[in-house]
Amino acid sequence: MTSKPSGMVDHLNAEQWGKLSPLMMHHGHFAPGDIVSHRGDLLDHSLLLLDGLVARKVPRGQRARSTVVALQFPGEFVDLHAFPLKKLDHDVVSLTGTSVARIAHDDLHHLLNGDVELARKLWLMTLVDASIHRHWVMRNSAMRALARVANFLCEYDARMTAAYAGERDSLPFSLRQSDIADATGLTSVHVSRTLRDLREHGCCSVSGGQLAIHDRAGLHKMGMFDAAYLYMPQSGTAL
Amino acid sequence: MTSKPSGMVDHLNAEQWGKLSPLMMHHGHFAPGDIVSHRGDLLDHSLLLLDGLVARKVPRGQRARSTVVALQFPGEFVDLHAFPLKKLDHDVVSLTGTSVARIAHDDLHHLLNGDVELARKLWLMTLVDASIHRHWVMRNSAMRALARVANFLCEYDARMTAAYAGERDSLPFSLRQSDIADATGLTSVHVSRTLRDLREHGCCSVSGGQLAIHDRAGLHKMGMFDAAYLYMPQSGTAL
DNA sequence: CGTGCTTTTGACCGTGTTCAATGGATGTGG
DNA sequence: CCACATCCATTGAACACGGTCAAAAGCACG
Repeated sequence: MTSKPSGMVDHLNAEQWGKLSPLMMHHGHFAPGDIVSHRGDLLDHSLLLLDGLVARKVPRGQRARSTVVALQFPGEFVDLHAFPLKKLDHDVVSLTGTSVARIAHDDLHHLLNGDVELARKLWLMTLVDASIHRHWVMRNSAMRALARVANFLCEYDARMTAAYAGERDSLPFSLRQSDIADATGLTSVHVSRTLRDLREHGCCSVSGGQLAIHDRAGLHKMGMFDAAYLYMPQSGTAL
Repeated sequence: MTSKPSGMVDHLNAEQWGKLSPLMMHHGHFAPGDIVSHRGDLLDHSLLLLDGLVARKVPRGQRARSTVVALQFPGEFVDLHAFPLKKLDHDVVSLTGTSVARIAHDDLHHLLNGDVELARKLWLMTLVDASIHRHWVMRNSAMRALARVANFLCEYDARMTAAYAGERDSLPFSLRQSDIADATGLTSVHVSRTLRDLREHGCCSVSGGQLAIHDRAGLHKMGMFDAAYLYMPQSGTAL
C-alpha cells in the first residue's frame, strides 16, 4: 500500500486516493541518470513520483546537451500524459535516486470508467503541468539570466515545500548547475556566475546538496515570482 | 449547427463530433486585439476557434510587451483547460478577426459524464497543447534566432495546413513581426533581420498578409523541424 | 593519493538588444 | 487631392548580455 504523498496529489481527496493507491502495488527505483522512458516508447503504465527528482528532456543531436522541458517533484505523476497520448515526445530521466509507484493503464482505464470525478482530477493535474510549461516558456523567453534563475529557484522552493509539507530555509537540492542550465536555457558557466550574484545579493546559496534561502522575499522579488500558475491545491482561490 | 472544422478536432470521430456540436449553438466574433478572456476570470464556458488566430498571453508589467505562450489555430479549443481549471493563468487575445463556437461547461459536464471516450479525447487535445508548450520551451531556450523563427514558421505552416486541409506554398499570415517577437522571445527588430535572412536564403518570405514558402524542405532543415510533437490526428504513428 | 566530475574564474567574442531615425503603407479630414 | 497622422517594417550604430574556450581549483570516491 502506497501512503499518500503531499504535493500535486493533494488535488485528490482521501476517497479518490483510496481508489487509486491500490492500483499502485509495484514500486520501482531509479539511479541518477537512468532513463525512465524513451521518447517514442509505447507506454502501458504511468509512474507517480514518491521521492527524488525527474526531468523531461528533449534530446538535441549527439553533441549538444538535451533541454530540460519539465521537472517533476514528489507527489506528481511523471508521465500521466502517456495515458491518453500513449507515446511521449520526450525522454523521462531520473536526476537523483528516485522511487516511484507504478500504475497500469489498463487498471487506470477501468477505474476512470467508473469515476468521472477522479478522471477529471487527473485531467486537472496534467493541466497544471501545462500551466507550468507556459510559465517556463515565459521565463526562458522573457526574463534575463538573474531573474530567470531566481524564478527557477522560487519554483523549486514552492514545489519542494508542497512536496514535503513545511517551509524551510534550507532544502535538499541535488541538481547540478548544468541541470539548471539545461532547464533555464543558459550555459552552466553562466549559471555559476548567476548563482554567485544571487549569493552576493544575500538571496540564497547552493552548496553541499542544499539550497539555503537567506531572504525569501528578496528572492521572490528578484525572480518576479508569483505562485499562481502552480495552482496549488491548498492555496484555493489564488488565481 | 456548427460544421466540423479540420485540424485538432480531427481527433474526434464523426459520432463524437455529432454529440459535441449541438452544444455549441452560440457563435461569437472578435476583432483584432480583443481580449477574449482575462487572466483570473472565472469561466463557465470554453470556445472552439472556427476562424482566425488567437494567442494566450502572459502580461508582464505596464511597460513591457506581454509574452505569447501559445497560439491557437482554427479547429482548436482556445481555453478548454478552463473546464477543469476554472481560472486561467493567462489572457486570451484575438490576434485577427476571429469566429468562435461557445460551449457551456455545464453542458460539457453532462455530456462527458455519459461518454468516457469523448472525455478522454478532450483530455488528449489539451495534452497536445501541453506537448506544443514543451516544444516552445525547447525552441525559445535552445535555438538561435534564425532556427527559432524558421521553426516557428514551420509550425505555423503545419498547423495552418491541418486547419485548412491542403498544403499550399502561400498561406494567409496576419501576424505582425512584433507578434512573432512576442512568441519567440526576440525583439521585433531582430525578427525583421531574421526574416530578411530567411528571404535571402530562399526559404520563405512574409508580405502582404501572406507567408510564401519557396523551399519547404530548406525551411524545415533550417528550423530543424520535426512535426511529431504536434500529434497530428492523420499522421498516426509518427512518434 | 590519484581519477573523474563539478564548479569557478578569466579573456575574448558574437548574437541579439537598445535606441533612434527613416521609409512605406494605409487611412482621415480639410 | 493632398497634408497629416498612425502604424509597421527596416536600417544603422553602439553596446551589453551571455556564450565559448580553456585552465584551474574543489571535491568525492575508489
